[in-house]
Amino acid sequence: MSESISRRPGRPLGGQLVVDREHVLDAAERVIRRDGAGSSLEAVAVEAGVTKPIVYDRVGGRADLADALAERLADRMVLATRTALAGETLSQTGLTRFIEANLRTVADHRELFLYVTGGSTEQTALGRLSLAGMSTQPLAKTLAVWRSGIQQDPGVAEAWAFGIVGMLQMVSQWWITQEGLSAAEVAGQISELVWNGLPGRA
Amino acid sequence: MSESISRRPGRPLGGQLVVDREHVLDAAERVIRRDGAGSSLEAVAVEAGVTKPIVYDRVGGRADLADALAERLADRMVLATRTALAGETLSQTGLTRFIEANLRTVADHRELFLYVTGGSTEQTALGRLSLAGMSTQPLAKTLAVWRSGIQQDPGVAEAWAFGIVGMLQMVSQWWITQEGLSAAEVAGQISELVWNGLPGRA
DNA sequence: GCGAAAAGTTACCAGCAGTAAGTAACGGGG
DNA sequence: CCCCGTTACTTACTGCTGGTAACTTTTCGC
Repeated sequence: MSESISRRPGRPLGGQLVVDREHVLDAAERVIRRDGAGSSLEAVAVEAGVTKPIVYDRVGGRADLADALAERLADRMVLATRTALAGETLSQTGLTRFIEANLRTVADHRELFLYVTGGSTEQTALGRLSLAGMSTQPLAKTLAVWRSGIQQDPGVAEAWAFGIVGMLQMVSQWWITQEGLSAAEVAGQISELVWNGLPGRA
Repeated sequence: MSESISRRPGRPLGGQLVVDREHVLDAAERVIRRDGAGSSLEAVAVEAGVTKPIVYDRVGGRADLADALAERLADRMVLATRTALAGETLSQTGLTRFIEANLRTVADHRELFLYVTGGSTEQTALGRLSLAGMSTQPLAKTLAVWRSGIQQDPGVAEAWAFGIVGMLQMVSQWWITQEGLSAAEVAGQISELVWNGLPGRA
């Protein structure tokens, strides 16, 4: 994993980059998985087998790193969702599977999730919206299309998408700290709320 | 505001504490309002007219400060909600007012909101749950009672409370970055989702 | 061959969280 | 009435982190 070499300064032999952006991001994920959400850029650089300025060249500063990792995580979530839904039309059971898939993905990437959602400074606080945005964008589109299909106002799609993503993030954060509460159970409860609303169906 | 005095070391004359916990928290809020969510403990100490160790003695470290401010903000939100609802029974219009009151409170304390929701390190990432918890606890109780009253399962209350709080936090964060989108409008849209569910009422 | 550009590392700075050590006023016992 | 332990501050420090400037070595075009 971490071949802790001390390279000589100067351009490396062979004229190739020693690591590319993806390698740095992979290293960052390993470090975060191992050391938790408080990992430093220095640790990431060491894990990647390079030095800090390389990290800055490849991915940018801390906020950029969080953004890039957020994008990866969002991609994985969207993917997990797609395979869980398999393109069927939206229904309450489908919604439940969607939520459960999200919960399981978060559990699989616990520390990474905390890293990207728990931003660090003022910049990332709003930058977290970019993570949300990556998740909300496809969701908003799906919602708009679907609402149109059932003769309902599609103008609510964007706000709803942010709302649902926020709900999922908070529920995930709460759930991963709870012992003995199954993902399926929580998914069912949240699905019930989102599908039927507060008063429930009569 | 900030009487930048340089006090002598040693116990102050008069045998009284120079500032108490509430004064420090007030100073923290002023600094955050002025300098943004990235404010340092040092700046808080200066604004309070004391030095860092005093801040540590009165409120603790950075995570504790965030927690304390979160508690204050949560209190203000609950208060705004109560005055907006005035004890009436839950309805969709009441829910709308609840959401709008939340949005307005967030807008009034924009930087403070970003400070407490945008935690700083690994500790506060989970510590943010404590803010959520302060908001969710009363909400969960209300929901449980209300659901029981309308012959529906109250066991969903806790998960729903976290979900709704998360939804509100994310929508707030999104909304305060949007120009030309009224609080009432967004509140109506979110209320529609939470009350009637994704498919809407037939 | 040779000099400019490319691709690294080293070495540094500034700022911040957190803490240890020093200092002055209070207050109770002899 | 004075002295000494306790209290309540400040000063001064450490350790770490994000970010950057300066230096070093290889490559590559002419």
